[in-house]
Amino acid sequence: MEEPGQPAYARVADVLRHEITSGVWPVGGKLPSIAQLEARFGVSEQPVRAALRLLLGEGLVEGRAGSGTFVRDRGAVLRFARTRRPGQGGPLSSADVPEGARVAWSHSTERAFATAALAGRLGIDLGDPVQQTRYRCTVDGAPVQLVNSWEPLAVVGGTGVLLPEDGPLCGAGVPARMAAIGFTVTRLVEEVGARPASKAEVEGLRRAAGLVVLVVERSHWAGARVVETADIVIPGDGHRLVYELPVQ
Amino acid sequence: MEEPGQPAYARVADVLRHEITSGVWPVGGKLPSIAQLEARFGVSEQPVRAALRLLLGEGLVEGRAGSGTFVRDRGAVLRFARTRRPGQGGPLSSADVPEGARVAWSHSTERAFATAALAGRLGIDLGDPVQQTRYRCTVDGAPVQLVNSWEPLAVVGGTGVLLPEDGPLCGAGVPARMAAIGFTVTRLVEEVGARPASKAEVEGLRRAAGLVVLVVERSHWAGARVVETADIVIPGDGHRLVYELPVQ
DNA sequence: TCGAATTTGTGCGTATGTATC
DNA sequence: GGATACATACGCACAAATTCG
Repeated sequence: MEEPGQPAYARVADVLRHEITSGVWPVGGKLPSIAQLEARFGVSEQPVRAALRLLLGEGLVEGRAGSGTFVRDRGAVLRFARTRRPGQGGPLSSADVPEGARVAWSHSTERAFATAALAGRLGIDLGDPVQQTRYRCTVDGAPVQLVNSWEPLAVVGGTGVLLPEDGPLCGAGVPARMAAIGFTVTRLVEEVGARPASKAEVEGLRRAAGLVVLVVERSHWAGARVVETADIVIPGDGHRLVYELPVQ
Repeated sequence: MEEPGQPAYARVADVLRHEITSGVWPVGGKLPSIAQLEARFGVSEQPVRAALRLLLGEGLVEGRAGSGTFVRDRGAVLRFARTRRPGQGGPLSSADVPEGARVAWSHSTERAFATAALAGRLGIDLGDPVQQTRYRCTVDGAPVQLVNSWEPLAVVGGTGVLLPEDGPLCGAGVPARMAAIGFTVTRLVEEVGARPASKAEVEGLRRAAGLVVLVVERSHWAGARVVETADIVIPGDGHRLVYELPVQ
């Protein structure tokens, strides 16, 4: 069948992958247990686990302790529009969600002090005070986005917009809030990277270990000064960032 | 020292991570061998491996078979500018590379037929012929970008721009080539996702297994028609996509 | 309500083979 | 050949979640 040079776990994964994509195991259906797969393929536990780990990483299946391994719905892709057309969408509801889905945001703000990396991004000194706001976005109860936003206290301290989600400008977005205290946002840069999720991120997104995340480092500039920067963490599987770019 | 509740591999990883970030093992330096680490921490091979796998995933170290585990240069981040300011940069040299670095592109074009996914993206029928061009970008010999570009034969067939990298418009970019055959590109959309690299991608990028990649699905539209779409694959560690966005 | 069985997840000791230096 | 890292595989133990009698 397959090349004999292939390791056992790869053979098992190939067969299962083919069966999943060809519909032998329907979406939401339960795969045979590890013990059953051992018997079927005539291998021990480890190769079966390794094969399932592969499929797990590919987002094809999802393991539930005590229950089984299930075929995931991989048709559903959640798109986040990162560029906004004029007059469309609120500042925080950038999700392109299905009709009727419940989008919810929670947040908390606290005082913190700049680490070396953060100081570099904000153009301030190590240890300088910053206002840190954490956001969490859920769609139908499932967390889809973690945001960590920082603003130098030297910018927002003592103003009416110290708390981003409090007061008259709550939810109005960074440019509007900055405009209210005399800073005109002239530049918005997003740097996108990808990496394995940290333990905290896996928990925050209520996902399984081994998750890959997209990380957006967003910075709002007012002239030569960075007035806000944020880390936006989004699960890599089933999620996309959409950038609508100008054509020249 | 650490909490006793922590697993052995986490303790080993914590110690090594701290030693690396605090400079005990300099960038480019070699970590002790697995056998030495076993002896030092009093654990067996697997926990040491698990710890190194963690650091590997974090991009802190890099294993070379038969040689050792080395501390990576994590200061070097390669940024790809995905938005172009007027009059800057060629169509394919989007890398923000250090002075003097050698940027090289290789490519090959062939005839192919649309899969279901590709047909959906191009708005054509399953099995319709397409012109497929593969690109590979290297910086100082290290592969940093794999591109797979598809154009419907119904668009480019029989024209002078059938081969993107041949003829007078080679390297001129999609909008220019399309303009030459009467299509005005009106829309450029990039969808960014992240996932574990496939075997082929790991090989193409000459990297180790377990690599995480950024995937950009780019589409050029001419009116309501997609005239080109491409998958751009970039290693997730040490690489960033930079989007300069309009402020409204 | 309770407890046993099942199932996945995690951790770890061991062993073998291969490629590289 | 020896040391090394790496990939694969086996066996085992326990934890956590779920299912079911």
